[in-house]
Amino acid sequence: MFQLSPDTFSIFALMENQDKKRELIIEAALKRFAHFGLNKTTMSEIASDISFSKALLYYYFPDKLSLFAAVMKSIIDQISEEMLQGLAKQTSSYQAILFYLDKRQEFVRKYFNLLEFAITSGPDLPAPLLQIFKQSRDSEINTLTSIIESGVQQQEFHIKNPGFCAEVLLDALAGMRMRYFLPGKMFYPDKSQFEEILIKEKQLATIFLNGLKNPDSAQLSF
Amino acid sequence: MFQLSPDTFSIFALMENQDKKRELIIEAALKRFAHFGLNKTTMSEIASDISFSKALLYYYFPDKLSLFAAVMKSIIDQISEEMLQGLAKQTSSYQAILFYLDKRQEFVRKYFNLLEFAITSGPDLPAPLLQIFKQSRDSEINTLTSIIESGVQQQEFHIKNPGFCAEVLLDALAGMRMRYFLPGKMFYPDKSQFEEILIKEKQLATIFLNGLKNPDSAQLSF
DNA sequence: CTTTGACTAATTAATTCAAAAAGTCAGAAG
DNA sequence: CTTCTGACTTTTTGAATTAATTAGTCAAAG
Repeated sequence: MFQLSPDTFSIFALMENQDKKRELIIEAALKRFAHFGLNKTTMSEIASDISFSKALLYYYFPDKLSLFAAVMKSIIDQISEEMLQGLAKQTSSYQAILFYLDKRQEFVRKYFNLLEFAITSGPDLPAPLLQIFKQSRDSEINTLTSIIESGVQQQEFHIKNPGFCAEVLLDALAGMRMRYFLPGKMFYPDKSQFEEILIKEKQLATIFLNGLKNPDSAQLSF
Repeated sequence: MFQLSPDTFSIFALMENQDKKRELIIEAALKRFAHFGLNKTTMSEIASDISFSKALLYYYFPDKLSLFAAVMKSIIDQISEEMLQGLAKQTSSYQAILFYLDKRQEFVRKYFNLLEFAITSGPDLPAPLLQIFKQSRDSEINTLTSIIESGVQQQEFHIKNPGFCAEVLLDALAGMRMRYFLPGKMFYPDKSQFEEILIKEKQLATIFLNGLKNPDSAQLSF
Protein backbone atom coordinates (compact mmCIF):
# COMPACT_ATOMS: atom_id res chain seq x y z
CA MET A 1 0.00 0.00 0.00
CA PHE A 2 1.00 3.55 -0.58
CA GLN A 3 2.89 5.07 2.32
CA LEU A 4 3.96 8.64 2.87
CA SER A 5 7.65 9.11 3.53
CA PRO A 6 8.58 11.98 5.81
CA ASP A 7 9.94 13.78 2.79
CA THR A 8 6.81 13.38 0.77
CA PHE A 9 4.75 14.50 3.70
CA SER A 10 6.72 17.68 4.12
CA ILE A 11 6.21 18.43 0.46
CA PHE A 12 2.45 18.14 0.91
CA ALA A 13 2.64 20.29 3.99
CA LEU A 14 4.48 22.93 2.06
CA MET A 15 2.01 22.79 -0.78
CA GLU A 16 -0.81 23.23 1.62
CA ASN A 17 0.99 26.16 3.11
CA GLN A 18 1.44 27.62 -0.34
CA ASP A 19 -2.20 27.20 -1.14
CA LYS A 20 -3.06 28.78 2.16
CA LYS A 21 -1.03 31.86 1.33
CA ARG A 22 -2.43 32.00 -2.16
CA GLU A 23 -5.89 31.99 -0.64
CA LEU A 24 -4.92 34.70 1.81
CA ILE A 25 -3.73 36.89 -1.01
CA ILE A 26 -6.89 36.29 -3.01
CA GLU A 27 -8.99 37.05 0.03
CA ALA A 28 -7.17 40.32 0.72
CA ALA A 29 -7.31 41.27 -2.95
CA LEU A 30 -11.02 40.54 -3.07
CA LYS A 31 -11.65 42.96 -0.21
CA ARG A 32 -9.72 45.71 -1.91
CA PHE A 33 -11.09 45.08 -5.41
CA ALA A 34 -14.66 44.80 -4.18
CA HIS A 35 -14.32 48.09 -2.34
CA PHE A 36 -12.21 50.21 -4.67
CA GLY A 37 -12.17 48.37 -7.98
CA LEU A 38 -9.20 47.13 -9.96
CA ASN A 39 -7.66 50.43 -10.94
CA LYS A 40 -7.88 52.07 -7.54
CA THR A 41 -6.15 49.17 -5.82
CA THR A 42 -2.37 48.75 -5.82
CA MET A 43 -0.38 45.62 -5.29
CA SER A 44 1.44 47.31 -2.42
CA GLU A 45 -1.82 47.94 -0.61
CA ILE A 46 -2.92 44.34 -0.93
CA ALA A 47 0.47 43.19 0.28
CA SER A 48 0.61 45.45 3.29
CA ASP A 49 -2.96 44.53 4.28
CA ILE A 50 -1.68 41.06 5.10
CA SER A 51 1.88 42.08 5.99
CA PHE A 52 3.41 40.50 2.92
CA SER A 53 5.98 42.12 0.75
CA LYS A 54 4.78 43.19 -2.64
CA ALA A 55 7.40 40.95 -4.22
CA LEU A 56 5.80 37.97 -2.57
CA LEU A 57 2.59 38.62 -4.41
CA TYR A 58 4.57 38.31 -7.60
CA TYR A 59 5.92 35.03 -6.37
CA TYR A 60 2.40 33.66 -6.29
CA PHE A 61 0.89 35.54 -9.21
CA PRO A 62 2.72 36.51 -12.38
CA ASP A 63 0.99 39.87 -12.61
CA LYS A 64 -1.82 42.00 -11.29
CA LEU A 65 -4.34 40.81 -13.83
CA SER A 66 -3.72 37.20 -12.97
CA LEU A 67 -4.49 38.00 -9.38
CA PHE A 68 -7.65 39.78 -10.41
CA ALA A 69 -8.60 36.82 -12.58
CA ALA A 70 -8.01 34.48 -9.64
CA VAL A 71 -10.28 36.64 -7.53
CA MET A 72 -12.95 36.57 -10.21
CA LYS A 73 -12.67 32.85 -10.59
CA SER A 74 -12.96 32.45 -6.85
CA ILE A 75 -16.26 34.29 -6.57
CA ILE A 76 -17.63 32.77 -9.76
CA ASP A 77 -16.92 29.32 -8.38
CA GLN A 78 -18.65 30.33 -5.18
CA ILE A 79 -21.79 31.53 -6.93
CA SER A 80 -21.82 28.46 -9.15
CA GLU A 81 -21.74 26.26 -6.10
CA GLU A 82 -24.57 28.09 -4.38
CA MET A 83 -26.57 28.16 -7.59
CA LEU A 84 -26.19 24.44 -8.10
CA GLN A 85 -27.24 23.58 -4.57
CA GLY A 86 -30.19 25.94 -4.63
CA LEU A 87 -31.48 24.80 -8.01
CA ALA A 88 -31.52 21.19 -6.85
CA LYS A 89 -34.19 22.11 -4.33
CA GLN A 90 -36.55 23.77 -6.80
CA THR A 91 -39.70 21.94 -7.78
CA SER A 92 -40.49 23.36 -11.23
CA SER A 93 -38.67 25.04 -14.06
CA TYR A 94 -40.60 28.18 -13.25
CA GLN A 95 -39.47 28.14 -9.64
CA ALA A 96 -35.96 27.33 -10.80
CA ILE A 97 -35.80 30.38 -13.06
CA LEU A 98 -37.03 32.67 -10.31
CA PHE A 99 -34.42 31.29 -7.95
CA TYR A 100 -31.73 31.70 -10.59
CA LEU A 101 -32.67 35.34 -11.13
CA ASP A 102 -32.80 36.16 -7.43
CA LYS A 103 -29.50 34.50 -6.73
CA ARG A 104 -27.84 36.08 -9.70
CA GLN A 105 -28.86 39.56 -8.74
CA GLU A 106 -27.80 39.00 -5.14
CA PHE A 107 -24.37 38.18 -6.51
CA VAL A 108 -24.21 41.16 -8.85
CA ARG A 109 -25.22 43.57 -6.11
CA LYS A 110 -22.61 42.19 -3.75
CA TYR A 111 -19.69 42.28 -6.17
CA PHE A 112 -20.70 45.11 -8.43
CA ASN A 113 -17.34 46.86 -8.28
CA LEU A 114 -15.61 43.78 -9.63
CA LEU A 115 -17.96 43.55 -12.57
CA GLU A 116 -17.77 47.25 -13.28
CA PHE A 117 -14.28 46.84 -14.66
CA ALA A 118 -15.45 44.18 -17.07
CA ILE A 119 -18.39 46.33 -18.12
CA THR A 120 -16.44 49.50 -18.77
CA SER A 121 -13.57 47.71 -20.50
CA GLY A 122 -16.03 46.27 -22.97
CA PRO A 123 -14.66 44.17 -25.80
CA ASP A 124 -11.02 45.10 -25.37
CA LEU A 125 -10.59 43.65 -21.93
CA PRO A 126 -7.50 41.52 -21.35
CA ALA A 127 -7.49 37.97 -22.68
CA PRO A 128 -7.29 36.10 -19.36
CA LEU A 129 -10.39 37.91 -18.15
CA LEU A 130 -12.18 37.41 -21.43
CA GLN A 131 -11.69 33.72 -20.89
CA ILE A 132 -13.08 33.82 -17.38
CA PHE A 133 -16.16 35.70 -18.49
CA LYS A 134 -16.57 33.30 -21.37
CA GLN A 135 -16.52 30.43 -18.87
CA SER A 136 -18.99 32.28 -16.72
CA ARG A 137 -21.30 32.80 -19.66
CA ASP A 138 -21.02 29.15 -20.65
CA SER A 139 -21.82 28.20 -17.09
CA GLU A 140 -24.93 30.36 -17.15
CA ILE A 141 -26.02 28.89 -20.45
CA ASN A 142 -25.56 25.43 -18.96
CA THR A 143 -27.67 26.40 -15.99
CA LEU A 144 -30.49 27.68 -18.18
CA THR A 145 -30.16 24.74 -20.53
CA SER A 146 -30.57 22.26 -17.72
CA ILE A 147 -33.59 24.16 -16.42
CA ILE A 148 -35.16 24.06 -19.86
CA GLU A 149 -34.21 20.43 -20.40
CA SER A 150 -35.87 19.39 -17.19
CA GLY A 151 -39.01 21.07 -18.48
CA VAL A 152 -38.70 19.14 -21.73
CA GLN A 153 -38.39 15.85 -19.89
CA GLN A 154 -41.54 16.60 -17.94
CA GLN A 155 -43.32 17.11 -21.27
CA GLU A 156 -43.87 20.70 -20.26
CA PHE A 157 -41.84 22.20 -23.10
CA HIS A 158 -41.88 20.98 -26.68
CA ILE A 159 -38.72 22.20 -28.32
CA LYS A 160 -35.78 20.67 -30.11
CA ASN A 161 -32.88 22.92 -29.18
CA PRO A 162 -32.73 23.71 -25.45
CA GLY A 163 -29.17 24.98 -25.74
CA PHE A 164 -30.00 27.60 -28.33
CA CYS A 165 -33.12 28.63 -26.45
CA ALA A 166 -31.03 29.02 -23.32
CA GLU A 167 -28.61 31.29 -25.15
CA VAL A 168 -31.43 33.40 -26.50
CA LEU A 169 -32.94 33.63 -23.04
CA LEU A 170 -29.63 34.62 -21.50
CA ASP A 171 -29.13 37.42 -24.00
CA ALA A 172 -32.72 38.54 -23.60
CA LEU A 173 -32.24 38.78 -19.84
CA ALA A 174 -29.07 40.78 -20.44
CA GLY A 175 -31.23 43.16 -22.43
CA MET A 176 -33.32 43.82 -19.32
CA ARG A 177 -30.21 45.10 -17.54
CA MET A 178 -28.62 47.03 -20.36
CA ARG A 179 -30.51 50.30 -20.11
CA TYR A 180 -29.74 50.69 -16.44
CA PHE A 181 -26.06 50.17 -16.21
CA LEU A 182 -24.39 49.12 -19.34
CA PRO A 183 -22.43 51.74 -21.22
CA GLY A 184 -19.85 54.31 -20.28
CA LYS A 185 -19.15 55.60 -16.82
CA MET A 186 -21.70 55.10 -14.10
CA PHE A 187 -22.01 54.46 -10.42
CA TYR A 188 -23.62 51.77 -8.42
CA PRO A 189 -27.26 51.53 -9.54
CA ASP A 190 -29.66 52.19 -6.71
CA LYS A 191 -31.99 49.77 -5.02
CA SER A 192 -35.08 50.73 -6.98
CA GLN A 193 -33.27 50.24 -10.27
CA PHE A 194 -32.24 46.77 -9.23
CA GLU A 195 -35.83 46.03 -8.29
CA GLU A 196 -37.09 47.23 -11.65
CA ILE A 197 -34.58 45.06 -13.41
CA LEU A 198 -35.58 42.01 -11.42
CA ILE A 199 -39.24 42.54 -12.20
CA LYS A 200 -38.57 42.83 -15.90
CA GLU A 201 -36.31 39.78 -15.82
CA LYS A 202 -39.02 37.74 -14.14
CA GLN A 203 -41.69 39.00 -16.48
CA LEU A 204 -39.58 38.07 -19.47
CA ALA A 205 -38.67 34.68 -18.06
CA THR A 206 -42.31 33.93 -17.38
CA ILE A 207 -43.43 34.77 -20.89
CA PHE A 208 -40.44 32.97 -22.35
CA LEU A 209 -41.07 29.73 -20.49
CA ASN A 210 -44.74 29.90 -21.41
CA GLY A 211 -43.65 30.36 -25.00
CA LEU A 212 -41.65 27.15 -24.80
CA LYS A 213 -44.83 25.27 -24.00
CA ASN A 214 -46.03 25.95 -27.51
CA PRO A 215 -44.68 23.45 -30.06
CA ASP A 216 -44.61 26.21 -32.71
CA SER A 217 -41.67 27.78 -30.95
CA ALA A 218 -39.43 25.03 -32.24
CA GLN A 219 -40.50 25.25 -35.85
CA LEU A 220 -38.77 28.27 -37.19
CA SER A 221 -39.52 29.26 -40.75
CA PHE A 222 -38.03 32.61 -41.51
CA MET B 1 -62.91 83.22 -48.98
CA PHE B 2 -59.27 83.29 -48.11
CA GLN B 3 -57.09 84.81 -50.77
CA LEU B 4 -53.34 85.09 -51.04
CA SER B 5 -52.02 88.59 -51.46
CA PRO B 6 -48.84 88.99 -53.51
CA ASP B 7 -47.01 89.84 -50.32
CA THR B 8 -48.20 86.74 -48.54
CA PHE B 9 -47.28 84.69 -51.52
CA SER B 10 -43.72 85.95 -51.60
CA ILE B 11 -43.38 85.10 -47.92
CA PHE B 12 -44.45 81.56 -48.66
CA ALA B 13 -42.04 81.41 -51.54
CA LEU B 14 -39.22 82.50 -49.30
CA MET B 15 -40.18 80.02 -46.64
CA GLU B 16 -40.22 77.28 -49.21
CA ASN B 17 -36.80 78.41 -50.32
CA GLN B 18 -35.61 78.33 -46.73
CA ASP B 19 -36.97 74.86 -46.18
CA LYS B 20 -35.38 73.80 -49.42
CA LYS B 21 -31.97 74.94 -48.24
CA ARG B 22 -32.47 73.40 -44.84
CA GLU B 23 -33.20 70.14 -46.59
CA LEU B 24 -30.15 70.52 -48.78
CA ILE B 25 -27.97 70.99 -45.76
CA ILE B 26 -29.48 68.00 -44.01
CA GLU B 27 -29.00 65.92 -47.12
CA ALA B 28 -25.35 66.90 -47.46
CA ALA B 29 -24.77 66.37 -43.74
CA LEU B 30 -26.38 62.94 -43.92
CA LYS B 31 -23.96 61.88 -46.63
CA ARG B 32 -20.96 63.00 -44.61
CA PHE B 33 -22.20 61.68 -41.28
CA ALA B 34 -23.22 58.33 -42.74
CA HIS B 35 -19.80 57.94 -44.30
CA PHE B 36 -17.45 59.37 -41.68
CA GLY B 37 -19.52 59.69 -38.53
CA LEU B 38 -20.15 62.81 -36.48
CA ASN B 39 -16.67 63.41 -35.13
CA LYS B 40 -14.85 62.95 -38.42
CA THR B 41 -17.08 65.41 -40.23
CA THR B 42 -16.55 69.17 -40.06
CA MET B 43 -19.06 71.89 -40.69
CA SER B 44 -16.76 73.35 -43.33
CA GLU B 45 -16.81 70.11 -45.26
CA ILE B 46 -20.57 69.93 -45.27
CA ALA B 47 -20.76 73.55 -46.35
CA SER B 48 -18.30 73.24 -49.19
CA ASP B 49 -19.97 70.07 -50.45
CA ILE B 50 -22.94 72.21 -51.42
CA SER B 51 -21.00 75.42 -52.02
CA PHE B 52 -22.44 77.18 -49.00
CA SER B 53 -20.44 79.19 -46.56
CA LYS B 54 -19.97 77.64 -43.17
CA ALA B 55 -21.63 80.66 -41.61
CA LEU B 56 -24.77 79.92 -43.56
CA LEU B 57 -25.05 76.57 -41.87
CA TYR B 58 -25.13 78.43 -38.59
CA TYR B 59 -27.90 80.59 -39.94
CA TYR B 60 -30.07 77.51 -40.35
CA PHE B 61 -28.86 75.47 -37.40
CA PRO B 62 -27.73 76.86 -34.06
CA ASP B 63 -24.92 74.32 -33.69
CA LYS B 64 -23.43 71.15 -35.05
CA LEU B 65 -25.38 68.89 -32.77
CA SER B 66 -28.67 70.43 -33.81
CA LEU B 67 -27.77 69.64 -37.39
CA PHE B 68 -26.91 66.09 -36.45
CA ALA B 69 -30.16 65.82 -34.54
CA ALA B 70 -32.05 67.09 -37.57
CA VAL B 71 -30.35 64.44 -39.69
CA MET B 72 -31.27 61.75 -37.17
CA LYS B 73 -34.84 62.94 -37.03
CA SER B 74 -34.99 62.91 -40.79
CA ILE B 75 -34.01 59.27 -41.14
CA ILE B 76 -36.06 58.20 -38.13
CA ASP B 77 -39.11 59.80 -39.68
CA GLN B 78 -38.33 58.00 -42.89
CA ILE B 79 -38.07 54.60 -41.27
CA SER B 80 -41.21 55.26 -39.21
CA GLU B 81 -43.09 55.99 -42.36
CA GLU B 82 -41.91 52.86 -44.13
CA MET B 83 -42.53 50.79 -41.02
CA LEU B 84 -46.08 52.04 -40.71
CA GLN B 85 -46.94 51.38 -44.33
CA GLY B 86 -45.38 47.93 -44.28
CA LEU B 87 -47.02 46.85 -41.05
CA ALA B 88 -50.45 47.73 -42.38
CA LYS B 89 -50.06 45.02 -44.99
CA GLN B 90 -49.18 42.23 -42.58
CA THR B 91 -51.80 39.61 -41.88
CA SER B 92 -50.83 38.36 -38.42
CA SER B 93 -48.92 39.57 -35.39
CA TYR B 94 -46.31 36.96 -36.15
CA GLN B 95 -45.84 38.23 -39.70
CA ALA B 96 -45.85 41.77 -38.37
CA ILE B 97 -43.00 41.07 -35.95
CA LEU B 98 -40.92 39.45 -38.66
CA PHE B 99 -41.47 42.41 -40.93
CA TYR B 100 -40.57 44.79 -38.12
CA LEU B 101 -37.31 42.97 -37.44
CA ASP B 102 -36.31 42.79 -41.10
CA LYS B 103 -37.10 46.43 -41.71
CA ARG B 104 -35.33 47.51 -38.55
CA GLN B 105 -32.13 45.72 -39.40
CA GLU B 106 -32.19 47.04 -42.94
CA PHE B 107 -32.23 50.51 -41.42
CA VAL B 108 -29.47 49.80 -38.91
CA ARG B 109 -27.20 48.36 -41.57
CA LYS B 110 -27.75 51.32 -43.84
CA TYR B 111 -27.08 54.01 -41.25
CA PHE B 112 -24.74 52.24 -38.90
CA ASN B 113 -22.23 55.08 -38.73
CA LEU B 114 -24.88 57.45 -37.48
CA LEU B 115 -25.88 55.10 -34.70
CA GLU B 116 -22.31 54.37 -33.75
CA PHE B 117 -21.97 57.78 -32.18
CA ALA B 118 -25.00 57.18 -30.01
CA ILE B 119 -23.69 53.77 -29.02
CA THR B 120 -20.20 54.86 -28.08
CA SER B 121 -21.38 58.00 -26.28
CA GLY B 122 -23.55 55.86 -24.08
CA PRO B 123 -25.40 57.60 -21.25
CA ASP B 124 -23.60 60.93 -21.42
CA LEU B 125 -24.68 61.82 -24.88
CA PRO B 126 -25.96 65.35 -25.42
CA ALA B 127 -29.49 66.19 -24.32
CA PRO B 128 -31.03 66.97 -27.73
CA LEU B 129 -29.91 63.58 -29.01
CA LEU B 130 -31.05 61.82 -25.89
CA GLN B 131 -34.47 63.23 -26.60
CA ILE B 132 -34.46 62.00 -30.18
CA PHE B 133 -33.45 58.52 -29.14
CA LYS B 134 -36.06 58.59 -26.43
CA GLN B 135 -38.65 59.44 -29.07
CA SER B 136 -37.33 56.70 -31.27
CA ARG B 137 -37.58 54.21 -28.42
CA ASP B 138 -41.10 55.33 -27.62
CA SER B 139 -41.98 54.95 -31.26
CA GLU B 140 -40.65 51.39 -31.25
CA ILE B 141 -42.56 50.57 -28.10
CA ASN B 142 -45.69 51.92 -29.74
CA THR B 143 -45.09 49.77 -32.78
CA LEU B 144 -44.66 46.64 -30.68
CA THR B 145 -47.57 47.59 -28.47
CA SER B 146 -49.90 47.92 -31.41
CA ILE B 147 -48.71 44.60 -32.79
CA ILE B 148 -49.41 42.94 -29.45
CA GLU B 149 -52.71 44.73 -29.04
CA SER B 150 -53.92 43.52 -32.40
CA GLY B 151 -53.16 40.01 -31.19
CA VAL B 152 -55.16 40.66 -28.03
CA GLN B 153 -58.14 41.85 -30.03
CA GLN B 154 -58.05 38.71 -32.10
CA GLN B 155 -58.23 36.70 -28.87
CA GLU B 156 -54.80 35.32 -29.72
CA PHE B 157 -53.05 36.78 -26.69
CA HIS B 158 -54.46 36.90 -23.19
CA ILE B 159 -52.61 39.59 -21.30
CA LYS B 160 -53.50 42.74 -19.43
CA ASN B 161 -50.54 45.01 -20.08
CA PRO B 162 -49.52 45.14 -23.75
CA GLY B 163 -47.41 48.25 -23.18
CA PHE B 164 -45.25 46.69 -20.52
CA CYS B 165 -44.89 43.50 -22.52
CA ALA B 166 -43.81 45.56 -25.51
CA GLU B 167 -41.15 47.27 -23.43
CA VAL B 168 -39.85 43.96 -22.15
CA LEU B 169 -39.78 42.57 -25.67
CA LEU B 170 -37.94 45.62 -26.97
CA ASP B 171 -35.25 45.31 -24.30
CA ALA B 172 -35.00 41.57 -24.85
CA LEU B 173 -34.43 42.16 -28.56
CA ALA B 174 -31.75 44.70 -27.67
CA GLY B 175 -30.10 41.93 -25.70
CA MET B 176 -29.76 39.89 -28.89
CA ARG B 177 -27.65 42.66 -30.42
CA MET B 178 -25.58 43.59 -27.43
CA ARG B 179 -22.85 41.00 -27.64
CA TYR B 180 -22.09 41.83 -31.23
CA PHE B 181 -21.68 45.54 -31.26
CA LEU B 182 -22.49 47.24 -28.07
CA PRO B 183 -19.61 48.37 -25.93
CA GLY B 184 -16.47 50.37 -26.54
CA LYS B 185 -14.82 50.88 -29.87
CA MET B 186 -15.68 48.63 -32.77
CA PHE B 187 -16.13 48.65 -36.47
CA TYR B 188 -19.00 47.81 -38.71
CA PRO B 189 -20.18 44.28 -37.87
CA ASP B 190 -19.98 41.94 -40.81
CA LYS B 191 -22.77 40.35 -42.74
CA SER B 192 -22.74 37.02 -40.94
CA GLN B 193 -22.98 38.75 -37.58
CA PHE B 194 -26.03 40.65 -38.72
CA GLU B 195 -27.55 37.42 -39.91
CA GLU B 196 -26.91 35.73 -36.58
CA ILE B 197 -28.53 38.63 -34.79
CA LEU B 198 -31.58 38.50 -37.00
CA ILE B 199 -32.02 34.78 -36.40
CA LYS B 200 -31.81 35.21 -32.66
CA GLU B 201 -34.21 38.14 -32.76
CA LYS B 202 -36.73 36.12 -34.70
CA GLN B 203 -36.32 33.11 -32.45
CA LEU B 204 -36.89 35.24 -29.40
CA ALA B 205 -39.86 37.03 -30.91
CA THR B 206 -41.44 33.71 -31.85
CA ILE B 207 -41.12 32.27 -28.37
CA PHE B 208 -42.22 35.53 -26.83
CA LEU B 209 -45.39 35.81 -28.88
CA ASN B 210 -46.18 32.17 -28.17
CA GLY B 211 -45.69 32.96 -24.50
CA LEU B 212 -48.30 35.69 -24.74
CA LYS B 213 -50.84 33.12 -25.82
CA ASN B 214 -50.71 31.61 -22.36
CA PRO B 215 -52.95 33.43 -19.85
CA ASP B 216 -50.45 32.69 -17.08
CA SER B 217 -48.08 35.21 -18.57
CA ALA B 218 -50.28 38.00 -17.27
CA GLN B 219 -50.57 36.75 -13.74
CA LEU B 220 -47.29 37.56 -12.17
CA SER B 221 -46.72 36.44 -8.61
CA PHE B 222 -43.14 36.93 -7.60
C1' DC C 1 -33.86 88.57 -44.79
C1' DT C 2 -29.72 86.07 -46.52
C1' DT C 3 -25.21 85.57 -47.03
C1' DT C 4 -20.31 85.91 -46.26
C1' DG C 5 -15.26 86.60 -44.87
C1' DA C 6 -12.79 87.48 -41.15
C1' DC C 7 -12.69 86.97 -36.54
C1' DT C 8 -12.64 84.61 -31.61
C1' DA C 9 -13.44 80.76 -28.50
C1' DA C 10 -13.42 75.94 -27.63
C1' DT C 11 -11.91 71.32 -28.56
C1' DT C 12 -8.89 68.07 -29.78
C1' DA C 13 -4.29 66.06 -30.55
C1' DA C 14 0.43 65.68 -29.72
C1' DT C 15 4.19 66.18 -26.43
C1' DT C 16 6.48 66.40 -22.37
C1' DC C 17 7.54 65.33 -17.78
C1' DA C 18 7.11 63.73 -12.96
C1' DA C 19 4.96 60.68 -9.85
C1' DA C 20 3.07 56.31 -8.93
C1' DA C 21 2.60 51.83 -9.70
C1' DA C 22 3.90 47.50 -11.93
C1' DG C 23 7.16 44.27 -12.33
C1' DT C 24 12.31 42.12 -11.70
C1' DC C 25 16.12 40.22 -9.40
C1' DA C 26 20.23 39.11 -6.59
C1' DG C 27 20.72 37.36 -2.65
C1' DA C 28 19.14 36.48 2.47
C1' DA C 29 16.82 33.15 5.52
C1' DG C 30 15.29 28.83 6.84
C1' DC D 1 15.95 23.90 -2.64
C1' DT D 2 11.88 26.76 -1.47
C1' DT D 3 10.26 30.97 0.25
C1' DC D 4 10.80 35.59 0.89
C1' DT D 5 12.49 40.54 0.71
C1' DG D 6 14.56 45.30 -0.16
C1' DA D 7 16.28 47.71 -3.61
C1' DC D 8 16.08 48.33 -8.19
C1' DT D 9 14.24 49.17 -13.24
C1' DT D 10 10.51 49.66 -16.41
C1' DT D 11 5.78 50.93 -17.52
C1' DT D 12 1.71 53.45 -16.85
C1' DT D 13 -0.75 57.20 -15.58
C1' DG D 14 -2.00 61.99 -15.08
C1' DA D 15 -1.25 66.66 -15.23
C1' DA D 16 0.48 70.57 -17.71
C1' DT D 17 1.73 72.78 -22.07
C1' DT D 18 1.38 73.85 -26.58
C1' DA D 19 -0.05 73.75 -31.44
C1' DA D 20 -3.56 73.00 -34.67
C1' DT D 21 -8.02 72.27 -35.95
C1' DT D 22 -12.71 73.22 -35.70
C1' DA D 23 -16.90 75.17 -33.70
C1' DG D 24 -19.25 79.17 -33.36
C1' DT D 25 -19.93 84.75 -33.79
C1' DC D 26 -20.59 89.07 -35.95
C1' DA D 27 -20.37 93.38 -38.55
C1' DA D 28 -21.25 94.52 -42.87
C1' DA D 29 -22.63 93.71 -47.79
C1' DG D 30 -25.99 92.05 -51.24
